[in-house]
Amino acid sequence: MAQIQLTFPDGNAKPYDAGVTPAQVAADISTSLGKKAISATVNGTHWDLQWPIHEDAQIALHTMKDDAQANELIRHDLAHVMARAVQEIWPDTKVTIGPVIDNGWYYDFDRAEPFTPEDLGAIEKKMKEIINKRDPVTTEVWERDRAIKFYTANNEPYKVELIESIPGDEDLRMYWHGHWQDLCRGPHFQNTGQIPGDSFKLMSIAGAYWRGDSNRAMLQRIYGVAFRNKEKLKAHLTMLEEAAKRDHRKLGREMNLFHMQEEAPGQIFWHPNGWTIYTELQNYMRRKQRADGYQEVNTPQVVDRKLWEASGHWDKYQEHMFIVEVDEEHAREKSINALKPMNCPCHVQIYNQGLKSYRDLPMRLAEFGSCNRYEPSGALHGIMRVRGFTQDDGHIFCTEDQIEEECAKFIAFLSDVYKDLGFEKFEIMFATRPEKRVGSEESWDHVENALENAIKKTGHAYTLDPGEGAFYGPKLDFKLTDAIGREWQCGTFQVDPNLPERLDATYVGEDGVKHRPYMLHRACLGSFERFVGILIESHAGKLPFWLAPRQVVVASITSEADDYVHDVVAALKAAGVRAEADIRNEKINYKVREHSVGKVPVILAVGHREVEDRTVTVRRLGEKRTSVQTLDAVTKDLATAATPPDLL
RNA sequence: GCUGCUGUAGCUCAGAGGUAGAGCACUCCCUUGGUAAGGGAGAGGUCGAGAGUUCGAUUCUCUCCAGCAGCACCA
Repeated sequence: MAQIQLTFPDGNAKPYDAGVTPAQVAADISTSLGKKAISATVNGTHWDLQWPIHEDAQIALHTMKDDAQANELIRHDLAHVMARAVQEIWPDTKVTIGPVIDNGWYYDFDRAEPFTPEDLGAIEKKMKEIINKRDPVTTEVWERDRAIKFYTANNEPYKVELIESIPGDEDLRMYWHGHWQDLCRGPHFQNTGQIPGDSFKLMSIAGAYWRGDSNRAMLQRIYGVAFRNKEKLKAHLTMLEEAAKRDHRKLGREMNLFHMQEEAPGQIFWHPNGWTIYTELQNYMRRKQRADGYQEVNTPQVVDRKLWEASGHWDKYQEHMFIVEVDEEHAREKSINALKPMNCPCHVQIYNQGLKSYRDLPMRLAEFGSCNRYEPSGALHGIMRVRGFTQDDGHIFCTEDQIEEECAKFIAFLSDVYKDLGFEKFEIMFATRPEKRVGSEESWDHVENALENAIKKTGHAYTLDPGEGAFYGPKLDFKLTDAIGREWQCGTFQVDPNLPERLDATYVGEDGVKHRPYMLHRACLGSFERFVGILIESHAGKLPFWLAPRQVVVASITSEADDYVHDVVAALKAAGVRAEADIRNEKINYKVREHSVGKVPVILAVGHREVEDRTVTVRRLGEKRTSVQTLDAVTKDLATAATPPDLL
């Protein structure tokens, strides 16, 4: 028999018979490893213990201690076990696919009756029974015809379709978990008993389109989470609870920031507290942009369809625009308008007023552009995805040579802003031409190169995101990481050769001839609405002092201090601090609790002692310790804290 | 938009074919209390909207609206 050479991670190599399996290799190394091994990595591929190795290879054996591999096997096997459990309980259910995802897995089923939350308990119970049977897991490679016949006979049309979409020359792998089988790439455990039976949980049921296509059947998806042990499962569930506590919709209500109601779905009623955050943020951005060479503009809300037809939006996005028909009594024809869903066509109108020279470029226009989009009802989510929002929008008209410098300038600007707002970490995605696009291939080659060179020159790391560009041009997307590690795509920088063409924007070059400028669409926060939501969730409502809507509450301990409370509030207000008095007939305990729940960063308590000494007792949110300061000192401190970072 | 679930007081939620309840919040009274809920009393609801079944519907059925989870979408 032919011999092959297997090389281990420590560099040692050993000869084996060709066709040896990792299970045999593990047993050869030691009896205990033979028992503990769960899978292997062979030449970089996660490898089932049963799969034979036919040629020289790098091999590493895995045990349950290897988090990544253990989780993959646990989750993947549980997907199979769950599908088996579902088919055992409801035999007429058809199976489709069930991949591993972050923290768990899902499996999509086709079944006439909807699953109910109570069913999840029954499925979980059945899964535990299956795990306890310790059924062997076996695998075979099948030819596609055999597999198609098999699934046709078993009335599993989705599997047949799946196989038909797999390239013809590939063999298909089948797996059995006991008597139950599934088409599957693997790898898997050796028997179902290896799955930890006490550290998974079925989480939810939801609809999902077959093959992600909204024109096709809606399947029922069951989600589960699974970990190596109970402690990790518990930690995950606790994390979910923590995330739920930060939900901006809940905090928005508790902190009296905003509300939404049926009459205006997807639009926000900002309360004084919420609007304070919003305007602080907007004022900050206004100062930053002005300092960075932008000229602020403002453009109409309701614009005739002619402009949207010219820009191409009418064709492409009509369904998502709010249409306004004006039917005047004496009008010859009624005019049809749309609420602007974006600002760029209007900015081109400003650019187009008067001849532009190359000397005018780059021209940077910025607008806090209030836009309306008729988002699908299912997409709406609190203040994060809404139908009425304001972008920190900006458009830079420039020559091709200027793209590089503008890109670098924008990235520097964005880093600076994110840092000020408390987000140190962000990631850059370079999104290239999508399937549905306008413009020639040459033009795309050209512009993609220009943008990639620009980003390379800045020295920032970036990730390629193929096919995710805008229909008119490539873009950079900026994802920031929040306090609990979640990523949010906020900033964007897009190169657009298309719109200047469509709306006939030109400049006169050095050569005295008209040229087409490039247009760079860019935003830093994205939308103010969404960004305020991100700030709320990232800080769990405890916003940095300068952004906190209620910065200081001055609370009386006895009503004899009421006059002094008002003096303190007046002094703070005069120093630019948002301060309010609480002289209600309540105990200090009660007031401290209420304002702590309301996330007020500083409570100043005053009683007899403070009145006498012209001092205050300072209590900061989240700290039990208090300190006594003079009124002058505390006013000075808090005035500094209230100053936005760019003005310090 | 699609699938499923939900909609009862400002908030969180209970409830039943005979037109409603709790806690917190709110108002008033007592209490002047030293850092996360002092005590008492009171007020507050067309049970998301419309239609149907019924002697009678907030409860059952249907339609619509809105919200939630996921999918699809996101210029």
